[in-house]
Amino acid sequence: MGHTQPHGYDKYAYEPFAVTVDLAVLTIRSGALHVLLVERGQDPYAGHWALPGGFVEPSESAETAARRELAEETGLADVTGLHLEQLRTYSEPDRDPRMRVVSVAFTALLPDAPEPHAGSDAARAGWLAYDKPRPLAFDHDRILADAHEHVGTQLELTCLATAFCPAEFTLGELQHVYETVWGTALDRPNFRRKVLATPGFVEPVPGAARLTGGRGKPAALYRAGTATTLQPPLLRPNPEGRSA
Amino acid sequence: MGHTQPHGYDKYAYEPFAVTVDLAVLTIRSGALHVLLVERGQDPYAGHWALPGGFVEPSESAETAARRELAEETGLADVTGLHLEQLRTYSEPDRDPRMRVVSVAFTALLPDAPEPHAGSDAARAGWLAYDKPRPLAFDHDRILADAHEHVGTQLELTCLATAFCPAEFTLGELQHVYETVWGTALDRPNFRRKVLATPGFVEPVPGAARLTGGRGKPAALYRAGTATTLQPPLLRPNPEGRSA
DNA sequence: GCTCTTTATAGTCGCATTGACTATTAAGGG
DNA sequence: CCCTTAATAGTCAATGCGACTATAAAGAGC
Repeated sequence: MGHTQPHGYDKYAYEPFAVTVDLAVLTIRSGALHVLLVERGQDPYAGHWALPGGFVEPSESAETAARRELAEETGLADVTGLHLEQLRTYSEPDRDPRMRVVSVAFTALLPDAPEPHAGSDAARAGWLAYDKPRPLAFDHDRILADAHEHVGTQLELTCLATAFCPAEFTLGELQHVYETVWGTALDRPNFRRKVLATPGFVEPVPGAARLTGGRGKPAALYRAGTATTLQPPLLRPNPEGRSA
Repeated sequence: MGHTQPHGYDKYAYEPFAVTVDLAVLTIRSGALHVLLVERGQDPYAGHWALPGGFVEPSESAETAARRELAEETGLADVTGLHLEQLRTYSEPDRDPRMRVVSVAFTALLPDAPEPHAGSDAARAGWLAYDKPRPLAFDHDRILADAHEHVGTQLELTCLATAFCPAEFTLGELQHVYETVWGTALDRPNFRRKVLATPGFVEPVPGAARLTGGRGKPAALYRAGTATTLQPPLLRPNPEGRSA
């Protein structure tokens, strides 16, 4: 990898780029937002935490590559309820010191958090608390911040919150998703009212109730409904800087 | 990593891609939504209309390339009030029959519509009514539809509508932006009330009024304010399929 | 047993937003 | 001088939602 000039490769009249995917995989563990990170085994940024990701292969779309990389690099294959969504593309010329890399970033939400095992390029892989592990390699701090903001906005507008929950969940657990991602407390009766008043957001599991860890009145169980958008939206209480 | 690459180009351990930008440039002309299109001069899709765009150069980010291509290919350089925003990236392996091309798509909104003049690759360039010119080349029909939906959603959530308007505009013109993009009629007094009740959306131009083409009571003029988000949002009356 | 704590669930009250209206004002056209 | 057209002002009821209070059902501790 010494030279910087292409030689004998004039099939294309354009400059070739490396195209990669980066994944901001979020979940809620022990009541806090966690992100899936891998420890880089080689330079640059050896020893730093980074978002999982890798090169897109010739026959793949970026979406396909994202699923493959997630499986390869962390062993999270065929996770039920994985919600994968394109975030945006990062293409600043100097974002990778080695070469020109354009990266398509994705957000992924997981209901539960099986412990990942490090794959090919990664020294380690694991769930880290969202606030902890900075700075990340490359521009991954920014990507992760963008992903967090995007998920926060999506919670306002869509039924995405169920993607953080297992197949059956209580309304308290659903509320905890909002509180964890937004970092604010919500009024429980009002949250209930809003969720139940939105057709297709959740549907009750007949006759089922769960003891929520022990204490307190057992909560009714719900499943994710068929609706995808929240109309009207469920706006977060603190209306400051949101996406454009 | 797969190595199907031809002749002596092993500088990279990955497959090189062409990276392009595609622009969905929208404006309102004669009261209807128009899109900036170029007629392709060469195969594939010679003679078809396509979104303007082109290859990202080695020293550019996709955003920079988008602005350059817009200027080069259509002569729309330094347009005042151009709002450029990344939409998403299209990376299906077969989206360009010639080769592997990953394209970062942008939406751009223009207040007025200077007539473009065709540039390098384009046989012609011009504003075409949004509904008319299908099918477009490549997967540009889908990109354009995604852009339209995205702009519609942004109108609900942000102050983006002013990007379609000249520096000074009437509330009737602003309302027309919403009606044109959404394809629905809005109640005029209610629209006024909502816009004026949102701090920073518009600010009045003191003592100015415009005869709106002649007939009717002269309308007060407004300028775009400093706010970027609409809180609470301005939801479109027909709540069906929206973005995820 | 009993109370205390915890959590879920039910319901109330008032304000703010919004949809559907009606009314008035100010221009141009015949 | 009345028409039409468009902007602006205002009314009224339904709904949504924030801030509450109240009740129900579980375990913990004694």
